[in-house]
Amino acid sequence: MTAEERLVFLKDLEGAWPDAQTELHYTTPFTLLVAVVLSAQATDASVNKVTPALFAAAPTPQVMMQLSEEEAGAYIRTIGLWRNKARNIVELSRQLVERHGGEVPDTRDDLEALAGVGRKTANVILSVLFHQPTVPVDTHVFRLANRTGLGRGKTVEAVEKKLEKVIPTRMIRDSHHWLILQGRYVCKARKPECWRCVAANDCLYPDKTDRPEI
DNA sequence: AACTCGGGGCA
DNA sequence: TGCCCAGAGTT
Repeated sequence: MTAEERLVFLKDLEGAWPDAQTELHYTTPFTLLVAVVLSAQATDASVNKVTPALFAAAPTPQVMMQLSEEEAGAYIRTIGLWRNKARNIVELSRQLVERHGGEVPDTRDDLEALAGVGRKTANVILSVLFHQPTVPVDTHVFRLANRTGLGRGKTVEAVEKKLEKVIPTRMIRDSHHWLILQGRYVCKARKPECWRCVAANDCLYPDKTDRPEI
């Protein structure tokens, strides 16, 4: 694909997934960080169900760090891994206050040193909050990038670097949901719906599927 | 690299 | 019902 075609590819993704489009709800850098931490291995919809009450009770790290793990856990019992996440968001809040004056740090090292924050979450924050050209690569984006050839690589880091070169810098910030939703709902792990994919012509995936007969 | 956490979504 | 996660941490 040429750079121009890639641009069209990314823009076309916007209409390529079904109604299931969701987005994490947040109002501040801190609540975004917590929401992303909670979203690991969970859907945005399930996270959005618990964050209003959680953020109403603890809108800042200064307040959230004072919650016990049990108190924090009571807000998020409906999402998976909630025990780990309750511990992480309380600890993460304390770390923000102690290390960064209650602010969300803007470097990869500082972010990944926080409880519950790994590479993917750090990339979300760096990109969305600080406009750095990083691409969060989850399992869906990893699969999509390797199948289509948009960014092939054996490791997440390798795929990341490829995508960062391939995607125009000014579009990276908005490309996250497109890539993830495209991977989740079109370029699915099983039974991909290749007839809906705007990259099907360039795709290297050997078992491309056709639209089923109605 | 393999294992664990876990309620939800989906077949 | 069983399988697989919009990952991160530990071994």
